[in-house]
Amino acid sequence: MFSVRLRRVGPGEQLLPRMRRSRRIRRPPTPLELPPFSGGFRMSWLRVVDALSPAKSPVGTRVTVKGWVRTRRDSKAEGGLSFVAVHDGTCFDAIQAVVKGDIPNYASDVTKLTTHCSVEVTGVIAQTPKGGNELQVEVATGGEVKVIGWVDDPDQYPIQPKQHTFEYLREQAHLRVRTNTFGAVARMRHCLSMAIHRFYHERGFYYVHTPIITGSDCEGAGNMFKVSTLDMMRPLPRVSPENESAESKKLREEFSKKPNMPAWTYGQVDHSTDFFGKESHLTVSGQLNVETHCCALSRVYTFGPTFRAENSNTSRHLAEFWMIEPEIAFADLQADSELAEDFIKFLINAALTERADDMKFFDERIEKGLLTRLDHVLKTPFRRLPYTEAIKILEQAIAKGEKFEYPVKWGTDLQSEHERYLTEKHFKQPVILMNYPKQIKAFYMRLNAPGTDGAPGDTVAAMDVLVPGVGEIIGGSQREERIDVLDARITEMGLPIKEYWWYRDLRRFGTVPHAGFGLGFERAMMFITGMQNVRDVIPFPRTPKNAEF
RNA sequence: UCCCUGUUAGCUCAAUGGUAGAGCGAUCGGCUGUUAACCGAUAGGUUGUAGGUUCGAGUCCUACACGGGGAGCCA
Repeated sequence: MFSVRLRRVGPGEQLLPRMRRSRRIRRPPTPLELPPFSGGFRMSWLRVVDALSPAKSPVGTRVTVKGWVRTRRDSKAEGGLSFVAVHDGTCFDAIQAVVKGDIPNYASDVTKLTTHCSVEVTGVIAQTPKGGNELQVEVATGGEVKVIGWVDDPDQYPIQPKQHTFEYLREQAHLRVRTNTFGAVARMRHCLSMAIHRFYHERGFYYVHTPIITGSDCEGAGNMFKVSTLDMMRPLPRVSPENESAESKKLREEFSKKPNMPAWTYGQVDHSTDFFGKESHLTVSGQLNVETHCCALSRVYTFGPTFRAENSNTSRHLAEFWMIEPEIAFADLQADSELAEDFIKFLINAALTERADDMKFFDERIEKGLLTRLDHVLKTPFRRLPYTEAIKILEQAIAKGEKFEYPVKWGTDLQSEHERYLTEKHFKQPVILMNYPKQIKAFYMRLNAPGTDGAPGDTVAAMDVLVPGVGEIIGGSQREERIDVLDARITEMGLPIKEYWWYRDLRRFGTVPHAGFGLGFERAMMFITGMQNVRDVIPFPRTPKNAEF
């Protein structure tokens, strides 16, 4: 564990390794294991996660940790001592600092510490008297507790050392990450994000950055947020040519020349004067764009924010959420569903192996039996089921006395209650529903051969992955690669075919069967952590009437 | 957007139309190698906002705002 520091070499300067400054009997462990090409960035103190690791910090090691106070308990024994739990977010646990009363600032500082004061603690790693391998840091003569930042008024600090409701903490979104639950959620978001990139990278997928601003209104998934630099707030003449006076025409033309002024034609904003020269929106999906790269790079994926302007108030919907959209060339729906299943299982495995501490907490405090449930999901193949079969199962359930609010009928979309019945009651495992009636699905989904699954009507190669507790977590399909069939679908659905010129080009020039899906990242978070509300698995949730923070 | 439901101390919740309370947290003190610590005391309130009914409204009525659950839409 010989540690050197490489510096940038100036003119005439020699590159020399510099010895660590500290030469104690027991050398402190390397604070961070740094990869090659590391430069000046180095931290001289230890992360709590390393201080708690017997391998990195054996008993007797002198360490410095920096973090925030979670709790403080005092004792009068041995002439006074305090137990200060210090956490720095690097792992679920805090390390307990046992501070003896003989350090100089004990009475003045240590006994006044309250929740979330920031501190720098230097002491010696020791075993706790009770817990088996549990480590703590003992601060006695020679050790130090330096207060970096006080909590001015502990009574005013919104995060008290007690249970808070998630609803309350949502209003304190800037502070809630300091709690056990939201710290764990934040680490899980990171863990799963990295796992997503690793999963695709290892399988030869290329990461594509699809645009966030889109000029096409043809992505076909819900209401969109408008992007504009025009100042819609100022009063403007709204006229149509028939009744426009010479005076108002002049006024309108003058207005149009001012910066950020919307011009109006026929009572509507003329977007040719807008920043992009046309009406533009925030993306609702990267799929159409990522298909272009799929049809050149074979295996691609996007992972980015997505925006839906639905007035949707449920525990599973956000106006701004993150979505992963892989797209594979030369693939059909079966391959697509296998990718989806592998992907979800990979994420579960990553969570269980990389964040065992946080997952243990979710299992104990958020959803009892979470680990058992996920283990079951890992070990069981997903149930694949044609839509037509699902309808039959639901009809049989009704015949047996199951009560649904909405009727079950081939050709209509399944309601939430139907999906929940299938995945939570009937199969009790993730279910992949495939081959939906074409009239309830998007134009780009591939038309199946007549009579597929014995369906009474036309179906498309679409799939939804349903999981217990969350519902639809993935929506995907094989894409229509036949230009004539695609054109017919676009026309049939009354969509503006001209707008799809570049999408259609993919079918005109060397078309290939291809398929893909979209996984809602926050829904995956809910599924894997057991958190009940999508607003609690994203740092700053954006929902109707709420864009605070 | 629709249906249901809620809004009282810093937080979580009580309070027949008749004097606004508890637990936790905070502060102070006591006890203790503590760890959801424990014991005692103290402070803390224009009952979401605006109207209305009533001798009297936290409580009943209306509107609005915001939160939660469900539905639709979807990931």
